[in-house]
Amino acid sequence: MNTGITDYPFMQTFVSVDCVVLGFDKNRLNVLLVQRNTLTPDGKDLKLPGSLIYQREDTDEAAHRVLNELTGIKKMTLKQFKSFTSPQRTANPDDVAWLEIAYHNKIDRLITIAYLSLCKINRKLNIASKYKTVDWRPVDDLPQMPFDHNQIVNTALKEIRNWVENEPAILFELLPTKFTAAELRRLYEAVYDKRYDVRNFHKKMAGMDYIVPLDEKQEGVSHRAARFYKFDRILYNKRKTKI
Amino acid sequence: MNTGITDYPFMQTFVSVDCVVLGFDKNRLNVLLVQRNTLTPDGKDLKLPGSLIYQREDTDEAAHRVLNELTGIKKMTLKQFKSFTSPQRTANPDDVAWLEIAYHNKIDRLITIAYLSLCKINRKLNIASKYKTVDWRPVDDLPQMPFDHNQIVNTALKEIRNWVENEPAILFELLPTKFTAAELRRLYEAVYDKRYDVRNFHKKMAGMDYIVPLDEKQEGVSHRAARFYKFDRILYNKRKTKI
DNA sequence: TCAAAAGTGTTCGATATACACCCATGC
DNA sequence: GCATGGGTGTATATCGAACACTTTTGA
Repeated sequence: MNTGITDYPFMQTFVSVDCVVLGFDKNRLNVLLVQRNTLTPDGKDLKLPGSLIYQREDTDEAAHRVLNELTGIKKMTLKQFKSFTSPQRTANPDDVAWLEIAYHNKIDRLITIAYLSLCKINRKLNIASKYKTVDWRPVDDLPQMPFDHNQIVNTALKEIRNWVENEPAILFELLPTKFTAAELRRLYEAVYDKRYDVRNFHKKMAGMDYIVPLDEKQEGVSHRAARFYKFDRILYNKRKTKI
Repeated sequence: MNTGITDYPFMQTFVSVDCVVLGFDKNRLNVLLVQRNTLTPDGKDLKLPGSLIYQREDTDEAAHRVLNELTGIKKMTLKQFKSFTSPQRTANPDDVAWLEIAYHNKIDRLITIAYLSLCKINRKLNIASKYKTVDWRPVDDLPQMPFDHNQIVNTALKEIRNWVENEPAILFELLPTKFTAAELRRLYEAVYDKRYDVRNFHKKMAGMDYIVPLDEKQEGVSHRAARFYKFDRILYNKRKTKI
């Protein structure tokens, strides 16, 4: 029996998680990108937050850990959606150099399990010092990122639709506690990249008992004030068990 | 920089693929299980076909390789659907002992990327000698399997529904080239675990232009002979681009 | 002639789509 | 008073669900 990694065709690899955290800002989905704390020649070092996994954690735990370091939030909703395993993903020597500095290991093969998570875009983030900056960037205007992170984001944007189909409640993690019908509609439009008729959308909302209208309205807007709604998780869960 | 795996909390792991190959037999979905060629004390060593990944292949390639060794078929349709990463999945010492014999490596952490694939159940399989036996087993009567293979199959059975929604064509990989309406209906019933009304199902089929009725009928059956249909991929693709 | 499975239409309710005007507010 | 976005109803098409009897064939 050998314990090496070179003299047998089977190999050990490093395994990471990368998190696509989406937020919603008026019209567009945004994604949380971090800047590496280690120096690189150019400033173009925005990437998805992520980490190699620890010995005693599974990838769900690793993703929670990454998200907690990123936002300070303890239990974020998340979902594993795809693994990215091409040997080519470490084809860029700059990426490998950064990895080896960041993790003090020689790394020639790295696969990643990608996670999708959601966060209210105005939420104050409690950022661990390992990141130089953390910024929301609109998904339709992303910088070029290392590894296959651009591809990971694109896959995530398809995945969120499936997620919403199975669990519409997740959308409300992207909206303020009190939101208007227009905000919810624009969120649907951003997620599905599709326009929705205003009247039909109101009707659809009326059919969702778990979206409850409040008496409160917008203030200080230079047009007719919109009604606020809130998401009622108890009603939502009741409904789910019925179906 | 170190190259070891013990003195840093980040670790290298072994990565495998495991394949859930589904087949359909009159009424039920079945899954292809293999028997390990290495000896174990009891005969209970049926498991999902799988393999550690090679150095220069991604997991899609590894899954194709496993499937080819299993069936002799070169290009099987497959889909990555979930990774299983719990450190507990190697909690059973028997499983680890088998792994280390099979792969001549000390293995304490093993994650797997699970794939779903489909095969006509009557297809003659060209089985590589690495497997002692390869058998179809109905999914509602599976033996206890090593690692988390039972859980992987259960997850696969949920996943196939999503797959069918996005790509109905895959269902026809489970049926003979010529099939009857009842066969297709029973396949839907097996996949969705739900009964379908016969008349409504015929109407639904009539709406799928890519299912074309043939003049041929069953022969030698002791009841009214059923019409055969076939799946027309060209019509199917035309339809897809229209939507 | 019997058993066994094939085949066939209509009605109903729910859901999605298309579409145009008045309302409230701040400036 | 005007610009801005909020809010509302009806008609139509589409889709899924419920439901019962006749046909064909071999034994």
